[in-house]
Amino acid sequence: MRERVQDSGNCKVAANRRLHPDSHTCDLCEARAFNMCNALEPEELARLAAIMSHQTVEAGGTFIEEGAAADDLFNLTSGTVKVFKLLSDGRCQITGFMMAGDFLGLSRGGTYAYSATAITPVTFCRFQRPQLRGLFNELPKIERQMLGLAMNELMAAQDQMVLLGRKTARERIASFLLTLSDRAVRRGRPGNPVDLPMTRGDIADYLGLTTETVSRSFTQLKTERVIALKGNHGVEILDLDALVEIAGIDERSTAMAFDTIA
Amino acid sequence: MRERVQDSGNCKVAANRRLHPDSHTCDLCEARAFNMCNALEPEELARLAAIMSHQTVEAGGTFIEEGAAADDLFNLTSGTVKVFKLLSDGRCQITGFMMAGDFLGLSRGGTYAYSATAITPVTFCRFQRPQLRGLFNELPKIERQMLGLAMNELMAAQDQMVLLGRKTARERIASFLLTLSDRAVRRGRPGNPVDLPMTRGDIADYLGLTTETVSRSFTQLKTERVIALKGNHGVEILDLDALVEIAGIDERSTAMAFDTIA
DNA sequence: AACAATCCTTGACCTGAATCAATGCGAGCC
DNA sequence: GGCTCGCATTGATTCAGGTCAAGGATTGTT
Repeated sequence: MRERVQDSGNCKVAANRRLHPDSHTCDLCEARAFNMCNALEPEELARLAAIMSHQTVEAGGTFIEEGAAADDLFNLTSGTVKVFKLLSDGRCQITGFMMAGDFLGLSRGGTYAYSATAITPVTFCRFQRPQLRGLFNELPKIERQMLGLAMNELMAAQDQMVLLGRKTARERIASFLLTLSDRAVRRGRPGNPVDLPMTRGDIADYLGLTTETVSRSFTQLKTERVIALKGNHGVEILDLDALVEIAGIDERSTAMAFDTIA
Repeated sequence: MRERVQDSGNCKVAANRRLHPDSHTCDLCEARAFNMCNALEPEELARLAAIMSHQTVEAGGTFIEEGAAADDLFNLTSGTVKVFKLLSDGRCQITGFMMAGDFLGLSRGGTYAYSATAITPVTFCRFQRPQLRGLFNELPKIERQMLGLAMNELMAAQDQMVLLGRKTARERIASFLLTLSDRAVRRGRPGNPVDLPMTRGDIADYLGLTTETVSRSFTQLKTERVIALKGNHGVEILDLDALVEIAGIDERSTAMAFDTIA
C-alpha cells in the first residue's frame, strides 16, 4: 500500500538552495509580534540584528536538508514553508507548515532533524548557531521566548498526533482547515476564505492521507455545503459550526493562547 | 471504523488522584542526569528543592487531567506514565510514555493540555508554577535546560508523526521496540529484554492501531524469529538488524544526542 | 492564443487494518 | 490447588482509505 513512491515527488529534496541576501529592518518586521524577538528592547534588538542576515528563498527552494550540518537557525518573517521527513523508500511526512514567526532548524547530533522547502516565496532571518548561543547567555529573555515557542509547537505536535493516530480522513480535513484559519487570524489576516498555499499532495503528506483522499474529502464537504472551493488554493467556510463538529470537538486550539512554561 | 469507543476504557480518566508525599534528597536522584536539575550547582539545587514537593502515585492513578487548572509542573523521578488526549467519543491517543527525567504539565490557556496516568508506581517532583516562574528569573540555567528538553521532545514528536502518518503496523511496532530499548539504555538499564510496562491496548493507543493489530504484529515478528515474547511485559530482540530494517531506517533516534537549541 | 507542465478530480477496484467474536492464559486471591 | 478477572491471542469478516487509471482544470510561458 504505502510502498509506492509518492506521486510527483512533492517532497524530494532538490538542490536549489538559492539564498538571496536582503536588507531589512526589525522595526518594520511583521513577524515580530509572534517570534523570539518579541520581548526585546530596541537596543537588544539591535544586538540580535547585528548577528543575523535577512534572506529570501523562492518558491520550491529547499533551504534545510535533513542530515546536513545544522549550522544555522532560521526565523521566518514571511511566506510558507513545509517541514518534512522522508523514509528511505520515498514516503514523506510533512510535520508542519511554518509561517511568519516560526523558527526552523532543530538539530540532533549536529545535523538537521528535518528538511524544509519554501511553498511560496519566503523571507527569514538567519543566525549562525555559535553567535546565537553567545547572545543567549547575555539575553536570557530570548531563551525564555523560545521556550514558550517550543512549548506551543509541542502542543501543536500533540494535537497532530491525535489527528494522525485517531481521526478519519474527513475529520482530518476539517481540523486542518480550522487550524489554518485560526493561524491566519492570529496573524491578523482574514480567517475565512482560508488560504491554502500548498498543493493537495502536500496536504496529504501532512495529514497522513493520499492526494486522492484529500480531494474526495474536499468534494464531500463541498457537496454538503460546509465549504466552497475557491480555485485550488482557497476554501471558503460556509458552515463553521458544522466544520467544528466534524473536526471532532477537541479544537481547543481555537482558543489557544500563548503560554509560558511556568 | 474508528467510531467505536475504545475497548476496555484504557484511557478513561478515573478520579483516583492519590498523591503520597515522600521525603527525598536530590543528591541521590536517579533522574538528575536527564532532567532540568542537571546543570545546577548544589546551592542552586537546594533552592529548587525548597519550592518542590516529592510525591508518589500508585499504578493506575491519574494525576493530570486535560482541561483542569494547570497549577503544577511535574518532573518524573521514577516509574512510567502515559500521557494522552481523548476525543469526545472516547477515542484515545497516547502522545507519549514518560519516564525518569521527563517533565509533565504543559498548559494552554491555564489548563492542562493532556491527561497523565501512572502505568507503574511513579514518583515525581512537583512544582507550583508561580514559584517556579520566580526561580526561572534567578536561575536562567534551568530555563536553558528545559529548552533543551523541550527541543528533544519536539523532535521525538516529529518522529512519532512520521510513524503515525506513514508507517505500516509492522513498522510501527518495530520502531516502538527500538525506541523503548534505546531509552532504557540511555537511562543505564539493559536495552535488550525490552521492558513493556504498558498493556497492548496502551501500545495500540500510542501507535494509532488496535489491540488486535498490535497483538498480530507481535505474533508475526515472533514467528519470524525477530523477537521473542517474555510474558506480556517483556520482549527479547533476537535479530536487531532485522528489526532496524523493518522499522524503516529513519531511526536516527538511535544515535540521538542531547542538543541545545543553539 | 496555443502549448506544456502540473495539479486536481473522479471512477473502479483492492487491501491493510478495523471490527466482531470467541477462546486462551496468567497473575493475584482465597 | 482452583477460581476469577482482566489481558492477550486468534479467526472470520468488513470497510475506509489506498492504488491504479483516466480525464479535466490551472498556471505559467513563449
